[in-house]
Amino acid sequence: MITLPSDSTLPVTDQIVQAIRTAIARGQLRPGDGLPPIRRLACEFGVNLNTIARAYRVLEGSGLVSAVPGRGTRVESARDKGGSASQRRRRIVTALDAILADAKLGGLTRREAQQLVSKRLGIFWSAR
Amino acid sequence: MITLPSDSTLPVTDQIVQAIRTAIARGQLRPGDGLPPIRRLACEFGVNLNTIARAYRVLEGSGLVSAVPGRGTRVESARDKGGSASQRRRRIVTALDAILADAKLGGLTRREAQQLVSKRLGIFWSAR
DNA sequence: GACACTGTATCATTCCATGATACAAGTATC
DNA sequence: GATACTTGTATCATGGAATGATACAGTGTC
Repeated sequence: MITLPSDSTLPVTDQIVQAIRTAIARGQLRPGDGLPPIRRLACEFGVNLNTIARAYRVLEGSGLVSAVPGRGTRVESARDKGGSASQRRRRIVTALDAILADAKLGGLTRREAQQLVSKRLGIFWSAR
Repeated sequence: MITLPSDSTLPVTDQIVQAIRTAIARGQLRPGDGLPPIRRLACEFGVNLNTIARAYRVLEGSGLVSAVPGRGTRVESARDKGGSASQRRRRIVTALDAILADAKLGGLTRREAQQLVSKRLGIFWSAR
């Protein structure tokens, strides 16, 4: 269900947050769905349970999931309640520019970049 | 010329690398152009000169710039020589998915996301 | 050669990500 | 309802990475 990019340099906590955010945005995890217990994920990924717990708490801070001891953690919403719209937009633009720079410096043509982007766009805003 | 996103959580070194990569990809810095001396940038950004030096060395590792003591650092190429094409593609897809997830969870519609992306795309692959 | 500029190298320090461990809250089973 | 088991939470320790302080080395100008 949840997998991490094998070669990422990001902190594991952030990778987990990111993976779950992506799954929710894609509709692979929907409101009401339960997330795996922190100990199970910790074992699967070979990290400490705190690392998973922290990731879950970050997600909780955005209002995406809610956790309750004894019951577990489940998806609460598919809307991020953290930060203002303008903050989010700045963040998106900065990150997007970094990617496009990477693509351009890697020799991708405009058409190739466009195709790549619209393919991923279709995955997130598909009809499913 | 070079500015950093004020609210980024990334290590400063990475932010500087990113800012310069973006400037090169956009054509704001072209092969032959000189980069500011590390001490000047360090002062501007309020960080240690080592931080800038490290950023420059990362860029040098990608073949984007070349530094020589006494003379300075200048843009060498607009092609990143680091990593394989497949590695780069995986990296791009992962980062792109993170952004699109962010956008979707933020409530952007497909059309809004498309418009935002094509606007930035135009900046990098414009006619200039 | 003296000086003012450039990047480089080395070591210290600070901070953050992760881990070890104990705690608390809910659920089930008897 | 007592016990055991599951869940998330809190606290402190630790290792490593990011940054800083300082000294060094190469290049140019006079």
